[in-house]
Amino acid sequence: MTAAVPRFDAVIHPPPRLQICGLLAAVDTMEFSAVRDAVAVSDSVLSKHVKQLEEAGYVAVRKATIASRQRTSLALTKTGRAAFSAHVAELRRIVEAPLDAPQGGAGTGR
Amino acid sequence: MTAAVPRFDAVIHPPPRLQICGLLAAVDTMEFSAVRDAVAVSDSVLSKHVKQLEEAGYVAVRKATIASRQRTSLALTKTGRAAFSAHVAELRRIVEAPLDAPQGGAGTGR
DNA sequence: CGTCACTGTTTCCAACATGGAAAGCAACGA
DNA sequence: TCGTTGCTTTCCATGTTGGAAACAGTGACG
Repeated sequence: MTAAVPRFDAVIHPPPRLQICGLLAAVDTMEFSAVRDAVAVSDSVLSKHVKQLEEAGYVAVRKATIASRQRTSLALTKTGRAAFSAHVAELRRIVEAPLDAPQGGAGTGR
Repeated sequence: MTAAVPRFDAVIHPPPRLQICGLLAAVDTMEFSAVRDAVAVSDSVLSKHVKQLEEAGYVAVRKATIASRQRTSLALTKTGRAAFSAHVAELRRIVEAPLDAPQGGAGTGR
């Protein structure tokens, strides 16, 4: 179950990115603007953090022009979920307390 | 009562300090060298981090010359424990998985 | 066709955090 | 007095961050 190998991940740890991952871990996809609002950062800052997560292979950025609108949705990749789980597992070890952790694969059912 | 109000703490969050607090939270006091070894950092680095925690009022540094040896013990202050608990609570919040969380077992001090 | 609005993206930049190495210090034993 | 133990502080080079603003892609409009 919570068998993710504890592993600290510097790409995920920084506050903004930890929040982004936390949000995405709870859903399949979320829109850029929704994440920006939830994390409370500027467009540029979110864009930069997302870029880092994307380059790490943790987040998938999907751009779609729907209804005459540009929409960018973000989602954790399988690798991203695994890394997030591993990081959370490591945080739990560090604080030696049960941090609720979303389960890789499980969260979205697939 | 592990009922801390979730509150992100930038002083605690950085990896080295999160580890230091995690270690200290589990005990009454720990020696400087033991912490240094556990966190795997150099003397100077640990000293600097401890200093920050100390200035934040989270860690108490007690120096004692016992048995002809200088020994510095570290301990979380009451404030430090509260801040740590609050931070951990916030991490839980960030990481929580609405769709998959088993149950808030953590809530009950256990 | 030119311009506007909406959405991110990239650049510029200044402030800060961090770690390693090494010099400093205080206390104590030889 | 010198050497050792055990942190502290300084020096320094690097990496990260966020805000502001310029920029770019896409469709809407007159």
